[in-house]
Amino acid sequence: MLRNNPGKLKESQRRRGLDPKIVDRARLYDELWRRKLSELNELRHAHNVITREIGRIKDSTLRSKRIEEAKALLHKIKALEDEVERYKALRDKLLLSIPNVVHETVPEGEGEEDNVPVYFYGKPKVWRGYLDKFLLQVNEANIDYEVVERRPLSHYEMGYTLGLIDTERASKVAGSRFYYLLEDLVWLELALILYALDYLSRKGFIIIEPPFMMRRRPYEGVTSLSDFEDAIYKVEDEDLYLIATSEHPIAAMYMNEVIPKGELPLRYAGISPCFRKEAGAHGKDTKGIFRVHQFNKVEQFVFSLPEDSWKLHEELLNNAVELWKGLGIPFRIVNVCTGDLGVVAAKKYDLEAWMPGQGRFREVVSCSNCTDYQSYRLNIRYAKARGLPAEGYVHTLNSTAIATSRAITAILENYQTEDGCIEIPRVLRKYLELFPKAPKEYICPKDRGKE
RNA sequence: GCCGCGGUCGCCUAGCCUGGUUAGGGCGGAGGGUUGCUAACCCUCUGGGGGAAACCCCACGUGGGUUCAAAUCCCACCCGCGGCGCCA
Repeated sequence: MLRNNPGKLKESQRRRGLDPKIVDRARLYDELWRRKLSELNELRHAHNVITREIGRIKDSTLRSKRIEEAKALLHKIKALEDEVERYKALRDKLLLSIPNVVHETVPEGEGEEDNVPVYFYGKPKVWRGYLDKFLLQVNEANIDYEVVERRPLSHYEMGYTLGLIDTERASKVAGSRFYYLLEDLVWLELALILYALDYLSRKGFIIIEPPFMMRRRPYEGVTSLSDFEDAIYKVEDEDLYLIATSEHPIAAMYMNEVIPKGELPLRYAGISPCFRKEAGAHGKDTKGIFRVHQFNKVEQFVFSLPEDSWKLHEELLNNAVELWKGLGIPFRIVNVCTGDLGVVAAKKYDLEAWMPGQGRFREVVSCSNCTDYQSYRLNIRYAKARGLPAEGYVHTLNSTAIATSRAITAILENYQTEDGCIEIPRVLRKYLELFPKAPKEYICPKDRGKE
């Protein structure tokens, strides 16, 4: 890309509001690196020739003369090696700092507020007090909604009323942004996980539980360094990091491998806890379980041929859409703009659920096509058949199916009944039937049974 | 955690003790030849990088070291297997 199509890289940099000159500098270092590498190879060749000769020489004076020659060459080689290494490092540092090339359908913009809504679903319940705020967010789109007079409780008020979320004791034990989830909400979480895995496995996804920790090297392949330092927990005294999502260990699974074309696309449905530092989010969503350091998530992940990835991107979005329609929660899809896209993705959709208690659409799903950004760094390629030379880098895609803490938040805010209970979405009920102590239709405060 | 053994070009394997022609062989795969067709057989290719090409360099788990020269000798680490210890 750097050599064949620098113009495209520059255009992408410009659209992201970054400096296109970085591309030129990278090209310069690449050129220098190549030139010096050729010189180095010539020197090494000369050295190899002498070295081979020494092995054959019997005469000791001639022999020691040759050894001196070889030694002299070694000094030059060492110096040149350092130079080559330096140029390569300079080039790679620049190259790795360049974010993924944005797709042409990504809107230009600076931040969250420039994301473009492309789809609405459901009939949001809007409290009169949030009506102006709501209308602003739907941006003149003609959508059906219902005005309610009573203010819906936020999910943390609801969790507190039900007595099924305990963030106070969690902060005593683990700090802020942790939680104890109890009883019916644990059942609800398990049902959500089973619902997502059931759906995806029927769609041909391979369900998978990955390692919850990984080494630094593979980790740097799947994410940008800035995300890495801000978001990821390290295990003390070990080269191990807690995963921020199962996307990461699944992507790294095929590191340094060549996948036969016939096996692609490979669809995985990962289930794992996710650990995130949430550094730099001070003051945001401090109450409840919307933004936390640890949650469980079912994730869609796909390795594909480059020519198929845009079609698969829509497929992943569609799966998320169907899952959330199934839950009966109103939402919108936004096409995430260049300023909010992140380094790894070429294009990203967010699915934002309507939260009646907050009067806002909030992100519950993020669906990205990372094209060859991860596969290049992880060296994951494809070939016609096993054993044949690789033809190129695969594309990787990922999308949330269901992140439990956010899905529970959405359910707590959207399914409130008049009498202070939570109705359980119908699609989840069959996953609760089996268990005598699991809630069936409603989750109610302990002192007010409803079933 | 300790002790022992091992890791070679997609897979299997030789080479390591005793440093020195080009890491040899088998399997699998791709292309071609022969053939009425298939099988068998024969030839070429089958790790990464630089180069328009000829060609050259790098690669024997990873990283260092010794040496003119390391798959081979030394050190550290990683992974696997076996034994001991510990343990949900």
